[in-house]
Amino acid sequence: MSYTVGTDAETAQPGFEKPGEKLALGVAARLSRYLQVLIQARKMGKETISSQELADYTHVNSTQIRRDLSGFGKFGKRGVGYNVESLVNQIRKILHTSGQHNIALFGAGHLGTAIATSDIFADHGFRVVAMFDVDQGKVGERIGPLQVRHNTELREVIDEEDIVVAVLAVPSAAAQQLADELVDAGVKIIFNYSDALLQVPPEVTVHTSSPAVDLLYALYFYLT
Amino acid sequence: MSYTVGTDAETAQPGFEKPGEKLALGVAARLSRYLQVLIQARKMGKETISSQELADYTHVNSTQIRRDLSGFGKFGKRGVGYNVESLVNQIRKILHTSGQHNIALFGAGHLGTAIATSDIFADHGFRVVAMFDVDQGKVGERIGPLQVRHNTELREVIDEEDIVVAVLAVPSAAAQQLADELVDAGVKIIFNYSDALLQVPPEVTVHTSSPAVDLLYALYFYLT
DNA sequence: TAGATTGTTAATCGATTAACAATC
DNA sequence: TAGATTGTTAATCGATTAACAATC
Repeated sequence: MSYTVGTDAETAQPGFEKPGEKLALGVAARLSRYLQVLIQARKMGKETISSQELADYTHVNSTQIRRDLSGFGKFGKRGVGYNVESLVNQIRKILHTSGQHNIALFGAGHLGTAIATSDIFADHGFRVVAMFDVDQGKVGERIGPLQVRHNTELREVIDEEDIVVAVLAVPSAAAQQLADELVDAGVKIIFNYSDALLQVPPEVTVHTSSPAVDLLYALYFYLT
Repeated sequence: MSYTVGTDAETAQPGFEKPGEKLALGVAARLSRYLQVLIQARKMGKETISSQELADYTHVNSTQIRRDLSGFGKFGKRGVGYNVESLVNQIRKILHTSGQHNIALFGAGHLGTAIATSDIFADHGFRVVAMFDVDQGKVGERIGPLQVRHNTELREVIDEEDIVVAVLAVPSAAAQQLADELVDAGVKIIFNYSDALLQVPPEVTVHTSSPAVDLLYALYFYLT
């Protein structure tokens, strides 16, 4: 849909990615999944991992994994596998996500609280720096390391903390209006936990979490 | 990875799916996503929807959508689009998920409570019929329409209610042991909200929810 | 009719897989 | 050496896209 601006947009050599060139959608998605497994494997004290083990956890074919990785360099050791720690760093470099990213969380209900007190985002370099709610009864409350603020402060915080990502754990009915305010405040990525179909301008990406979709899919292959 | 047992496993005619034949992985995944948007569109009172509108919400190319659907019949009306209600039913038929499916939910913390009180599963024909926790302080508590039971009752409930799907909203440290018990009790699909890497036999499917992976992916395309 | 949108074709590109030499 | 696993090739299959006739 969108292309690299300027430099180096000629056809890429097959099987070899030029630095500075945008990855294919599929490759980027798969690398993100490898990263998740690697980070968890590292947590468990694993030092090396084979393409086959990665395949078992990600449901991606092991040849595909080796192929994806070998496009960027020879990261593995034959007969041994990949060093977990170094592969984490390599993939982070490829995905340009080595740094920390600040995110804002909306909704201090059960879901918002669950997100704020878990480390699912922190493990991947995302830091929840602010939490908002519209309920004055919740504003000021401390949840994990954060103090709940009122939505009216959102623009200020987004500017100050340089926030690009917003996570929405609010009721469906409130989601579109909040999305409009966020777009207006300069947020570029909205992670939507409600089931609302959000309308946003083309430069903003909405990702809607749909556990039921994943379940339907898994169930289909169980039923057939 | 697995194939249809018995009947009708010859090569499929391109662009035409024989009933009783297993869908390609990609088609099944995409149909599930169309379904989610359709169900939400129906909720909003929309009667027809075009392939272009579906494309905007699912990020799947509109030609691809028309192609996917036309493989099963002529569901649309030229110049008008697809009837939302009838397309929901058609896709449900194709995915064999027209009926109700019972699921069991584990963990009565913030996340478990959020899931139990939301309708994200109910809208798609999944009914949470039981909720479990290991904390005796929570057992007996009423959450939404459910009363929390102790994990020791899981086998009994799974047998009685014919449960194939378990949703895990428990701490990572507890996930593997619980997964083992569930596999033993006959559960076939485990939806894992913890970040643990679960080991299960090949006949069981684990789906691990990874919001951070989705964020990393979205962020990559924002950063480049 | 005029406008919109489906259904379908054809051409291209990326994903998948088996196989195996290279090498740790 | 023997065993394991990577890196890479080649062949096949499915996804993507543009284009457009059919038709509501």
